[in-house]
Amino acid sequence: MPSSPNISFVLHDVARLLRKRFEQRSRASGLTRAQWQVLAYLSLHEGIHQNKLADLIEIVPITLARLLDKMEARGFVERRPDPADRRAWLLYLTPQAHPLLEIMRGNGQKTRDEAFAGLSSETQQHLLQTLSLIKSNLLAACTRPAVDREKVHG
Amino acid sequence: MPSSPNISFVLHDVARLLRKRFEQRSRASGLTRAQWQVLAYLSLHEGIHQNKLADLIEIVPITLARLLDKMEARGFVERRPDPADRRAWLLYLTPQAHPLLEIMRGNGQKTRDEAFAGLSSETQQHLLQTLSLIKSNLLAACTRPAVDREKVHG
DNA sequence: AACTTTTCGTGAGCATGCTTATTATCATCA
DNA sequence: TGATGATAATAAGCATGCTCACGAAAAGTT
Repeated sequence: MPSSPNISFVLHDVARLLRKRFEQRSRASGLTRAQWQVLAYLSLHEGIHQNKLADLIEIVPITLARLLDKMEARGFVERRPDPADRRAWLLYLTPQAHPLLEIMRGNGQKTRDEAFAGLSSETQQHLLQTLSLIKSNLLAACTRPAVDREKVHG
Repeated sequence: MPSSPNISFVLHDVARLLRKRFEQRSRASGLTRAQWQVLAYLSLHEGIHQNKLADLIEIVPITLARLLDKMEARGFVERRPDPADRRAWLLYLTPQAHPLLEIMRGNGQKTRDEAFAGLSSETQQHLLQTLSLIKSNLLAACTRPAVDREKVHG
């Protein structure tokens, strides 16, 4: 399996390298990739609840809660009590976060430019379509039980 | 950035979902994805040093060392002293590991079948080529310094 | 109104990746 | 041979993902 150039393996490699390159660029600004991601989504949904934001980012709420702890301590986000629900917080960016967003978008663009150099726009379009189809295949698959019983028993 | 169907984001999603589906299948057998990966690579390179195996898997040696600790404790791999180098170990699978390899290969195949359902073999070929090109772009990029100074200062 | 169920946020603890530092050993070279 | 530098494995500690569990509050039901 590792010997043949398996699509799944190359896919993982590409995802990992994209992350790595993005982190190389972002290190100078002192935020991690996960924290950037929170800022990016939050900038589009200020006033959101933690659970909803976690859903958008597709991480579990506790993971987001701990990211927010750090980012709040560093003054990039703000948790305000929800007047309509005493269990919940409303999330906002602080003013200090905005310049970082610009830097982040630039880093993302530069990373993509490097990654997709030499690919025609048709190829990029086709890639996006193919990946989207695979994603929906997998989303459907993940809701089905993973029955391995035939294999395990014999 | 998160709002538009950005190729990078979809790519991450697909990689994550492939992992997730594979882990759903593998849970029954009690090994994690990372441990499966070690078994798979090791099965092709028995007698290898830890550093070399870590290179193949593309993880840092300490990460592999801790995976091996667990797998050795569970009786799936064996560390034998290298007679030629008292610092090093030679890694071997135990007999109990072999049936797991078969199950793992089956799980991988089933996961890929689900993921790539509805894709023609030309499309799959094309996808593999495109991803390989992106990977080599990124490998090259990662060796270059990530100069963000223009952006940061101006 | 009282009971049950659901939801929001979080604590505890594990897995796996990383960086940095340490120890033991090997390899090289003067 | 003896000093110096490289290399194998590991330790310590952080980041980020997860599951499971729990308390507080809201929402739904009877």
